[in-house]
Amino acid sequence: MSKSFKRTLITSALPYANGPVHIGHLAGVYVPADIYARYLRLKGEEVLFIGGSDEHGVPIALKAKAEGVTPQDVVDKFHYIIKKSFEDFGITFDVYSRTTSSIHYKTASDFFKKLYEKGEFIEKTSEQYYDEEAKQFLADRYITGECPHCHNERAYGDQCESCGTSLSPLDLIHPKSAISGSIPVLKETKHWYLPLDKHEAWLKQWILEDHKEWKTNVYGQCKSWLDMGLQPRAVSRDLDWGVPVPVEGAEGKVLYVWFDAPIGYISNTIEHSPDDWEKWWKDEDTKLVHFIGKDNIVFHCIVFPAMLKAEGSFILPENVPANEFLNLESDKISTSRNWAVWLHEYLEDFPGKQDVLRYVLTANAPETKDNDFTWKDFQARNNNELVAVFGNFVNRAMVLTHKYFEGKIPECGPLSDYDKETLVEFKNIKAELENYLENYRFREALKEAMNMARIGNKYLADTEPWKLVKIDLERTATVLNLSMQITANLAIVFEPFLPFSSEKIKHFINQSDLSWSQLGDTNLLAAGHRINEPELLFEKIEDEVIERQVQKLLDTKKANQLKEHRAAPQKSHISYDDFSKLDIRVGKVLECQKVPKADKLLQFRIDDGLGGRTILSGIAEHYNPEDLVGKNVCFIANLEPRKIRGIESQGMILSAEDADGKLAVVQPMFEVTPGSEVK
RNA sequence: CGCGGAGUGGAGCAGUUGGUAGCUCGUUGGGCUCAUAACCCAAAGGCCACAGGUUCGAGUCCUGUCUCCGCAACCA
Repeated sequence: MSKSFKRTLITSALPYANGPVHIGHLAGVYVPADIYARYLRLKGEEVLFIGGSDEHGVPIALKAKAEGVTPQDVVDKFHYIIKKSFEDFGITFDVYSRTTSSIHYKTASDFFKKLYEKGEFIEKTSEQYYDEEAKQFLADRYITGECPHCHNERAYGDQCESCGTSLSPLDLIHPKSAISGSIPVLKETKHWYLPLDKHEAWLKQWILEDHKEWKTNVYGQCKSWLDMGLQPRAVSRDLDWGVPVPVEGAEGKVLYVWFDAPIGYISNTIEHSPDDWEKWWKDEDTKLVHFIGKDNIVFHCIVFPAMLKAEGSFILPENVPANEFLNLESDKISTSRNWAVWLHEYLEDFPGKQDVLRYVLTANAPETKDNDFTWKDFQARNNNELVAVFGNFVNRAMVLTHKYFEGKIPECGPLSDYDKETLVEFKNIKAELENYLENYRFREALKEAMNMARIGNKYLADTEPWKLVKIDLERTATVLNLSMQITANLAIVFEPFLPFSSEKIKHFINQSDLSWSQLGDTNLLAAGHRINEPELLFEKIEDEVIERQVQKLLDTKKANQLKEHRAAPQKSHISYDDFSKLDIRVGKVLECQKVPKADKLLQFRIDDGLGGRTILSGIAEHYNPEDLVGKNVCFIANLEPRKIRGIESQGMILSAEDADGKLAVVQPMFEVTPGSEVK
């Protein structure tokens, strides 16, 4: 598969415009894609890097409805937020457009028409549930009802989450629309399908035989689909938000979002270069690479290639380096649960620290399995790696050069054996680094780049110019000359990964014209060249800053718990006689203290109008004992007395348990006489 | 038995076609003092999830079991 190409077309998954983008998007798709694009450009290759918002589909239509705005309003809002986040983080798209652009409507429509006219689709009429109140057909997921197997009443049209069986909407007992709550009716509807089964043979050859080098997660998932046998997939939907199906008799139907979205890559290419876009998509010398997350593997490896092949004139992707998912503090990132680090919020809290996040997300990228982002790790990587290794070396080299040579690059004299060894090591790293980058192993590549900074630190420690300067100025000059050459090399090597820091170094060394081919050179800065005053490349992040972020997440978690809490199902009925057996009374708290050596227990002395009694209650974690003295409480008077921790408890104080487990003692609305009965 | 991925020193990860188990961080000890108490050196720490099997030899191949994550359902 080591074909040589003339140019590279890089696409990155189109983010869905129903929310802002978060660290998961960045880690999984956009940072790796950007590293790759920057690397190739730095090498002087012809590259086009495509991005854009995916703005159609049912969830956006529903979100608009829920908020009482138009779908266009929803996507307008998020498209610009997303676009700005990418710009802020230095993601160098050549074009970032959207699937609501007129060019996209035309491109997607023409693409469908071409396949339609070539007879690449099959038409099928089927019965689907229709919500007469909301006036729309219902996707499987938007129908709920009773599961025919376990009779769970909250099963979905595709699966029952209680017993795990997959269902079809028609299986549900008492189906209900999740949108309006009304009872849906069956209605006939016609749709177009892409017969993937017809494409199975060549797909098998193309993926399983010709692309064994694809990542194991990608290859494995494709293999499993191909082994199971492909089924025709609908390419249209009954919906009023999307690209209209461009054939007669298709009123009220739009292209299914998965069909329309990948065509967005093509539309955006056309938008960028209307005159010569075809060379990017129809020339065998173009290398097409899709950067995506693992949820998109099947679409990009099987469905989209089938579409391109059916059209006939397009090339197929050379590789699809899909990443796994990034978790946040051990929990799955979720837009709807607000469990995420949003890029626009990160920049408010950490202005100017784009590179720190780019670094952490690359160093811990979910390349082979799901990984976890934690704020503690973020802090450690910043303080122990970026600050201590990279930033520190650059600062040392700069400071020493200013101190001993007035900020001018000193003359390089004859090289010692140790100098030469160091430079050889440097060159070796370059080769490895390139190998990693070409094979989409950005985590390893970044590690090699950091090793270059480590070599610098070691070089200074071993040559000790601060001692040398007192005895041999000429040798000191050589050492610092090389140290500054290494610094210049770091500006090159980090450009794909940490572009903002690379820019800063270029400013420090007063040299902006550096390309990848110069990496490894030791004459990037001429003797006598004047350098600028250095600033710190990275600064330490203190514990308080990290604690604040963690607290923010804890607050979110709590808010979610409260929101997601559902009342427990009602217990079975009891008779009035059963109820009347309970003797519930109001008492006044006379004394209250913690029970020694028990975390949860409080000991109460209650005025019950009958001479008083002692009750123990497990609410010490929720109250200060003194705050309860003098309060009215409700208690069960005739509960069998029981010894707890050697003290007899004569009843039970009633508390309500909140969604987060917090206990609130039940009180009458106004002060009543001790001993009053509760009925 | 739906499908895919993963389980390696305290933490996060590498381990290419089977041949003495590596990296970063952390820990401990030492050195240095130009540098954001940063840097450099050294050491400790692993029955490579578990159980079988193939082999002269297995983290690496085969079989089975357990656990975690994801997909199948909007979602990187």
